[in-house]
Amino acid sequence: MPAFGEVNQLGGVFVNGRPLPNAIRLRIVELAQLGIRPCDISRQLRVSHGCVSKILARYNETGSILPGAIGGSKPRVTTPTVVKHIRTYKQRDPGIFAWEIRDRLLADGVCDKFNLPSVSSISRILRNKIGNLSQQSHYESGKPPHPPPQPALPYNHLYSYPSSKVPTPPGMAALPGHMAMHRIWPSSHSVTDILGIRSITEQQISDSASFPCAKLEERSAINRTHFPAAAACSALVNGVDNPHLEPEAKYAQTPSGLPNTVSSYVTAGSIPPYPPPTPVSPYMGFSGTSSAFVSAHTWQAPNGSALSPHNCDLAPPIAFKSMAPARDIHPVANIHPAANIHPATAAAL
DNA sequence: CCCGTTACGGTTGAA
DNA sequence: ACTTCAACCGTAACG
Repeated sequence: MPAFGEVNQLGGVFVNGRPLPNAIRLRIVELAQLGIRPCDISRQLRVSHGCVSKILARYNETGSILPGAIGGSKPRVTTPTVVKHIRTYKQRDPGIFAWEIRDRLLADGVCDKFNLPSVSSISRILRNKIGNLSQQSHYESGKPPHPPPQPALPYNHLYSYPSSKVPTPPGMAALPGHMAMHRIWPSSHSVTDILGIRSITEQQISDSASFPCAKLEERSAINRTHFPAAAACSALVNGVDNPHLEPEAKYAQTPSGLPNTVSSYVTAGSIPPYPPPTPVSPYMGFSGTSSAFVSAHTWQAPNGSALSPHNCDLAPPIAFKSMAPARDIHPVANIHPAANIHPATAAAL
């Protein structure tokens, strides 16, 4: 129970193990795009430079300011579809070896090398789930409420990382571009989650706290790379202050409460090294602008009005390294080849 | 001084 | 209901 956060060396408040509030993440990106050096951003927002570095790097890479998906488990490779195939193989050839099944799964395109179960997994499946073929009418005793979406998809379709720590798995290039960029993780998201048709009532989350987005992390990560480059800016902004919303829904948000200017906040040249800290509660002690921004949370109905790029301060992700003033902005499409608009997003637009 | 990287102690959530 | 485990977090420190 994080309760009240800690104070870092710069006087900033943080909660160990938890992501920085989106308002601050956004501010970091905003300031960087104004040409402020990361070291100054770090001092001004009182966020460790490592964190600033990481957030900016991630933004450049994914186009999102949002933190990654925390918790949960990797998608299981032994999806119902895979189990079903294994059962079929076993039925056709009761003497088949696990390694032969494995080869067949690969050969038949049921799995690819990323989601191919190990021999021991197959053995376990044979033992635990298929043991008595004649009695087995259901391949899984405890079927999940929602079967995993398209379980036969290659593993990396389901589990491609945004993180720089995990490079794009090999073989990705061979995949269809529009698929390869889809990031549907955590897998545990139900089909309805992924399709963005979760009921609105579920989006009515009690919005307490200055502390952002109890449920955001995993949500935020979804479809991160999904976004049409042109909408990336709006997308990330819209996601920011409506942390509890489904990605698709929140991306449809009107960017209300957005700081249309950071100029009042940014005093690039004349920043006092360490403004007086006011560590009241975690993240409330940041700048007035910021906390107002954080606590605003005046998010609107998920079917909010259309996005307006003009409400967005942020340029698409660009290379901060080479960023002088925000002049030579690459079309993000180059950075994010998957410029397909997610159906839900498109609908929202 | 700046900044990329990483060990560390932490939280989270599916299995 | 509880535990495990692997994901992610930001900070601090190193280079």
